[in-house]
Amino acid sequence: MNDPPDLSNDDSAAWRELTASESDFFDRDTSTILSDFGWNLGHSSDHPHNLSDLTPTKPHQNLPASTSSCSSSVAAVTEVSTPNTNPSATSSSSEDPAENSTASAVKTPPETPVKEKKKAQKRIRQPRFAFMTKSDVDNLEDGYRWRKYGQKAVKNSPFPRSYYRCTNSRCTVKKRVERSSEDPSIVITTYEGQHCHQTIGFPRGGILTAHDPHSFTSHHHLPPPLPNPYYYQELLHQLHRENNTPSPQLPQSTTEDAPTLSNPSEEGLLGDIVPQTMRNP
DNA sequence: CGGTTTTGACCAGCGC
DNA sequence: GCGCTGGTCAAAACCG
Repeated sequence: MNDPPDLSNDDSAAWRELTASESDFFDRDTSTILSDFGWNLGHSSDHPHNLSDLTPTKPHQNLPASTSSCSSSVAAVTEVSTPNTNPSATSSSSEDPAENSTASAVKTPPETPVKEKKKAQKRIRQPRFAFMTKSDVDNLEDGYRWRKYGQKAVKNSPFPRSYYRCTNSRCTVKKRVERSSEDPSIVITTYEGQHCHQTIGFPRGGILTAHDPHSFTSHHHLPPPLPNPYYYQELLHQLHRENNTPSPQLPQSTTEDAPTLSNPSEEGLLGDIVPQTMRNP
């Protein structure tokens, strides 16, 4: 009963679509991809750089195999959203404050208009971007503040899936965090939507928060093996730079020849994803 | 006191 | 049509 990997649990259709279209998605410039998610890397480049090198054909494919060599590993997977039937509702549904107020009506049976409205909006599928990260920490810092709004037990997995939403009320980005049932040390983080604001800064990074300096500090108390706050941005940024350098070395191989790092915490994640050549230009 | 997390319930989509 | 599962809501609890 373990044929369906947890990623496909997520929603198999979507993931299948992802794998089918990811090549297209990755054909785009990584910066483009990231900007789709509101990740402003602050770089410009016309070098198309395919993450596909680092991305498994199927998100779950490298789960058991790649982890055999210890260290942390990350796989990135993106998904192009399914066509939105009502563009006007792109930022809608549960994110819209106004909608939130009416959301309570969902529990009140007699409200048909609201139901109709909800039905009309259906579920908006935004671009998704998944990371498989070998980490002890479930909630990896990515530069944004998240508020947990749900948790569900995942079929065929002993680990629950957590649902987070960007605390920026105007931001519709969500993320799901779950652990791989095959390898509990692997955290699968799926981002959905795009940020409409800058990343929050990190005290560690020396960048100030863009919109919520205070609350963030209360949120960044994390265990030692935490990745760089800008972990993902950093990762992709580095990958992007790597693209400009000869001898591309990507995680598929790095999982095997885990680079030796002086900084264990760095090795924790970046170390595995980003080859030394990338870290040391 | 304000923001976040927890948790049970509800709803929608999908497969059979 | 029915049941299953994922995704979301919202009240209560919790925390700094």
